[in-house]
Amino acid sequence: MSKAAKTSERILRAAEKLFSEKGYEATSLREITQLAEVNLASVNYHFGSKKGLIQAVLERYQRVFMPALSAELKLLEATQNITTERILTCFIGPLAALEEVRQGGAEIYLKLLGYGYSEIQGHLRKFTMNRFGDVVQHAFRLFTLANPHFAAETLFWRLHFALGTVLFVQVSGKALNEIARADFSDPNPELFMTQRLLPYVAAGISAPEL
Amino acid sequence: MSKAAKTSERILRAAEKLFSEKGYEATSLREITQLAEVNLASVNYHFGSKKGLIQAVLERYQRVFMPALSAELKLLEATQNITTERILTCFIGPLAALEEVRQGGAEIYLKLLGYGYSEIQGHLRKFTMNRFGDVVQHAFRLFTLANPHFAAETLFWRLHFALGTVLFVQVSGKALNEIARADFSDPNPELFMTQRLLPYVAAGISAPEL
DNA sequence: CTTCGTTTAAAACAGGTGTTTAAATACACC
DNA sequence: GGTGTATTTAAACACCTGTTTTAAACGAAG
Repeated sequence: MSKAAKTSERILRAAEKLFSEKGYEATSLREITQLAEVNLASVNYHFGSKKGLIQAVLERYQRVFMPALSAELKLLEATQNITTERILTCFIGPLAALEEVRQGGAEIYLKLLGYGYSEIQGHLRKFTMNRFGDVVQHAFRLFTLANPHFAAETLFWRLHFALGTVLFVQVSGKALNEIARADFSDPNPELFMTQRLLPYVAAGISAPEL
Repeated sequence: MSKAAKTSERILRAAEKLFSEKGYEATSLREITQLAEVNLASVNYHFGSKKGLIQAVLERYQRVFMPALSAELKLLEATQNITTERILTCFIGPLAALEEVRQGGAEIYLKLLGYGYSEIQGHLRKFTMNRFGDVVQHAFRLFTLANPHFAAETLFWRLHFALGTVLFVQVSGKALNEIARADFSDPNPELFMTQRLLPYVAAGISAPEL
């Protein structure tokens, strides 16, 4: 079963696991090919370069997540009942849908994004905006509808703060969970998202302007 | 004037600049020694290893920031008027005080912390807690006083969310500012902290529990 | 001036990186 | 079944990494 998968698929699965655990630069092609039980050169054969592999790994998740998010946003917009919390909730379903590309897919995707933002500065952002800029802008438009009294600049920064909160927590999640587990009970990932992260982020975004 | 400084000082100044710009792993000792106009081997002579250099760079800032923060916290505790916003404001002055170790010191320090949390997982946290755990615990105690109705677990997570927000924004700040500058006016760093980040973070921390 | 511990200097070390090459194999199609 | 393309393989490539070595230069004390 494990040996049955085609080479490029085995590379992708090994790569997304290691990338999400240690980041892109800290993961070598030799680690990836070793875990995938595949020859080193096959990475460059199938994906051209390490950068190409990184993009391929990310794109697999984006192509599932972004359309699903887009659908949720359109659904919400039709209800005419747009609040910050409701917009944020639109992200939950599409994240959970990533389980279909792999077990733990939501967590992996967020970590890939997190490392992407701190390591390959700008590249990931441009890559995302080029391919899914319309979805991002749609979300932004809904946020302005939910907070019509905010200056565009305020909302711009707060949404990036929110992104930062989510990505940072995900990237340093292992270390955090080790500390938390010492004092508190083990958190269910999905509940963690809706019960812990979402209230914090929603309150931050909707905080009154000075 | 530039050539006058002693070797180890020149290494530290070059290292903290490059580390804060590109992260620890992405910065090589050869880049550092080249910028410092110093021989490569002198890093290992003065600091033992690259890890030793990283710790030395960080410690220089911690030794200024942490005592200043501790003083602010004690001052606040004496007032008997403890709110989330006031605790967060305690961080502003000590951050600004880092300008005395170097111009732009506050920004450098936060970036050093940010990269530390995503790269050298856990090490930085243990290092900080070992040396300044009392200050951290003091801050945590004040936050529980300001939010007495919260479960300890809730506050634990929200404070880490807040840390994540600040560090992520700082680390990806260059890219963010480039986007922001295209649409908005240039933000003053100190005002950015107090007028933009602090309201978001304070509202997130104090958000009502579900 | 000489001596001795500290500091700098150039070079080499051992190991790891992404990538490329060229030959061997697998596989589909006529 | 043989042919030709697609894929896999092992090896080498060129470069970069942190660290160590050995010798030279420095600077203060006797």
